[in-house]
Amino acid sequence: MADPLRDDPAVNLPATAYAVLGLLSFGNEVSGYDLRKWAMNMRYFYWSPAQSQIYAELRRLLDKGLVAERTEEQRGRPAKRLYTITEAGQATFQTWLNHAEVGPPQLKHSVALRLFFGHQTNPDRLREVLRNHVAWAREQLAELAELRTRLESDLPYPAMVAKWGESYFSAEVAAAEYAIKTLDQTADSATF
Amino acid sequence: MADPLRDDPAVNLPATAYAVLGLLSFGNEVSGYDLRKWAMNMRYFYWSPAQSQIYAELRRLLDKGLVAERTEEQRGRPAKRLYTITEAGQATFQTWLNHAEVGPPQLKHSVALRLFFGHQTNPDRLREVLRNHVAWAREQLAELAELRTRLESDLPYPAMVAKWGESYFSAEVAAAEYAIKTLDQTADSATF
DNA sequence: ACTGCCATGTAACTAGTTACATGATTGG
DNA sequence: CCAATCATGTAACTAGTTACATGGCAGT
Repeated sequence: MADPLRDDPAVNLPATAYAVLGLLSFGNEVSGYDLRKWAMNMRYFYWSPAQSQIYAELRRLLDKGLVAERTEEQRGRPAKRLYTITEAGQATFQTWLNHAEVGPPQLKHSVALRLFFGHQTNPDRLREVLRNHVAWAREQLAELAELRTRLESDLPYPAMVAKWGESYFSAEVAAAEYAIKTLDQTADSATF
Repeated sequence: MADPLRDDPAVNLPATAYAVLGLLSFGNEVSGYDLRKWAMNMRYFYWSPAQSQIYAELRRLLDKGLVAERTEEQRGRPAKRLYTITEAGQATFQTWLNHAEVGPPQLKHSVALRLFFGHQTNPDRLREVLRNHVAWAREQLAELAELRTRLESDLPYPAMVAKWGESYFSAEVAAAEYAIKTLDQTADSATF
């Protein structure tokens, strides 16, 4: 078979598992709760899994010996479970990074989907949707720029990804604005 | 509740169902097989569901009376099932288009994910991944440009989305190339 | 002769979501 | 005093995937 990794049960984990493993690969001992917040920093280019999913992945990784768990009792709240990556976990993660096939990015663009089916609605609704999208993309852009400056000193690779994200959201703004303009023009020509 | 549509069982369908309904809203009578090919044209901005999923959605939509089925017997192969959208289907689809909340686009960018965890691999591997991504994005760009010229006469909205896609892939090329450059520079500075 | 297209379908599985439950602590 | 944060967990569900099965027909 073209991809032997796919059949290796030690390596063939879901994407979320690798994301979790990757976050742990920075070397910190973190809880599921911490991880969820970390994962939120990745939402710009990788959707954030549900909280319950993160806990589920941690259990799976623990099962496979890719992470180690240490429990810390607390008063008045559930015991904190702190995770660190194991040697095996590091190895698995690196194997994946270095050798696993890299699929194309997957996009589920609900705004573009609406535009695609524009013939079933009216230009005003489309403009509204597009304007909202522009506003949202600008927000993301600002957040990312801020995030990047914080990352730049310590975390060069995440900073590079933040930069990438800025490029992406700029393109979103431009594309949506262009679509609005096109919409306006066709409306104009219709009045003649 | 803020979103009454969410609780309306006639309207709260999965995204794939709306995509299928939307494709049918162009008015053609098509088979599941045809639909799959149509859906592939949307892959640039909306991931293509598995074939089995499309058939499943069609059954669901039939159940709800949003599409009508006509069977055409064939020799030597399974009977062809042809679907058309019903009045109820049109209404449901338009309600969704006009009133359902539009979520943010969801991205699962496996290339950016690799770059994010760059500290666990080596620049050469990253460069390889990035170069592949650039090549792939250029291909998509060419395909989309070609697709758009075909759409422009008859299908203005899909053509607009194709244009959007071109903007997206251009940004991908630029971002990935910029990342490569950054990688090169840090490598240079490391030799000092 | 072989590849790819046509055309559907099912079974088994996995990934992922939503919603709920608990309850102290901290900050405005 | 209220909201947000900390911190986990479970149950029920849905969406979606992979892999397989069938088999004729058209084109190179």
